[in-house]
Formats: sequence, C-alpha cells, structure tokens
Amino acid sequence: MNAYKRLQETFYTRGDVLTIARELLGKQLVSFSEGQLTAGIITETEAYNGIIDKASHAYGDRRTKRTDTMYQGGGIAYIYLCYGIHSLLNVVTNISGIPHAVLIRGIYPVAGQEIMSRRIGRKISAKEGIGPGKVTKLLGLTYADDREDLIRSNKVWIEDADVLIPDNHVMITPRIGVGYAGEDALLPYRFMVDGKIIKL
DNA sequence: CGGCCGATCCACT
DNA sequence: GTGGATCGGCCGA
Repeated sequence: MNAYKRLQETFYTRGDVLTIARELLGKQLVSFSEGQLTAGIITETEAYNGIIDKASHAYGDRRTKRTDTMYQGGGIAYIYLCYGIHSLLNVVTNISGIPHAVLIRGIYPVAGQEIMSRRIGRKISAKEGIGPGKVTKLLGLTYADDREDLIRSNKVWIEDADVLIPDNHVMITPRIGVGYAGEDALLPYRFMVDGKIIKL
C-alpha cells in the first residue's frame, strides 16, 4: 500500500542544516503510535545551526542531558518539552558531535485524520497542524519519544512521498519565538510552503 | 536551592 | 488581544 522510500542516513548527516530544512518541505512525516498510523506532509521547518547559533539550545557548546540528543549522529528525533506543555519535534542532522537540528513546525495531514481529531479533542481542519506543539499532538508523540531513530524506528520516520515543492512556493523568514537570540533572531532560517502542494 | 522563563496553544474578553 | 496552563533546564546566590 505504501511504496514510499524512507529517508536514509545520508540525507540527515549532510553538513548544511539549511539545505536539509529546505528539502524536508514536502517530505512525509509518519508515525505509528498507539497502534495508529498517522501522517502529514511537512509544510514548515526551522534550522538550528549548532553551537554558533544563539537560538539553539546547544549555543556555546552547551552539552547537557537534554541537548545531548542533538550531539548524536543525524537521523534521530530530538523532542523536548516547551512551556511545560508542548512537545516539540526536531530532526537531528549532521554527524555525531555537531549539534544541528531542524524543528518541524507544520504538517498537512494526509492519513489518519480521524485519529488526529481524537487526539486533539475536536475535528481537524484542512490546515490543521500549523504550530510545532500541534504537530506532535496530532502524531501522538511526546518528549518520551526523544532519540527515536528515524531511520530504523517503527514508531516515527520520514519518507519521500514524491511531493515537489518548487522554490517559488517556498517562503523564507526569520524564526519564531527566538527574540532572546539577539542578531541571530533575524537569520532567514524558517522555511514554509506558500501555496499549493504539488503531488507527482 | 529558589526562581525565572521558554523553539506554544487555546479559551475567553 | 491577552493570560493561564504547567514543568524542566539553567543561572545566580
């Protein structure tokens, strides 16, 4: 039923986190959580550029129990709790020792919409999934799923679903909610789909 | 050890 | 437009 190809390690371990954040647009994020399959096309991402990026948890090479996940090799999930309530899903990139990550901020639901509705407590709209806290809620993921292996896990992974997002439908802006990051708050590290998703 | 605050969302005014 | 929910990480004393 589903012949889509899961993204492999070579996709995640590349050095340019901005390129990966851009290329994740249109990819299909799938979760098989609580025995339920849900999936969405990624529509919004943000890049976090490691120890030199003031907006990153790993700024200044701050390696703690929490940020240690980002120091692992690319291809795993970094999920942490924000505002005490929301679990935020990131994709760890680059090689082991370099704490790069891409925050998944938005998805367009394509499978398991009824499951998603139940998880969120009401019917989802077509544009549901905007906002990183909502992404994890729809997919049934929490910070307990931190470090899940996107390449080998049967709980959460990302695959190429033959969705093409042309450059003229990609909007690039500064990141959200990172005012504390000084001049780095202005960097154009946020990528979002503007307009139609084109399925081949 | 205490206190502040964050890569947010939603209900309510 | 705004404030409440809710908790772990981090910093300063």
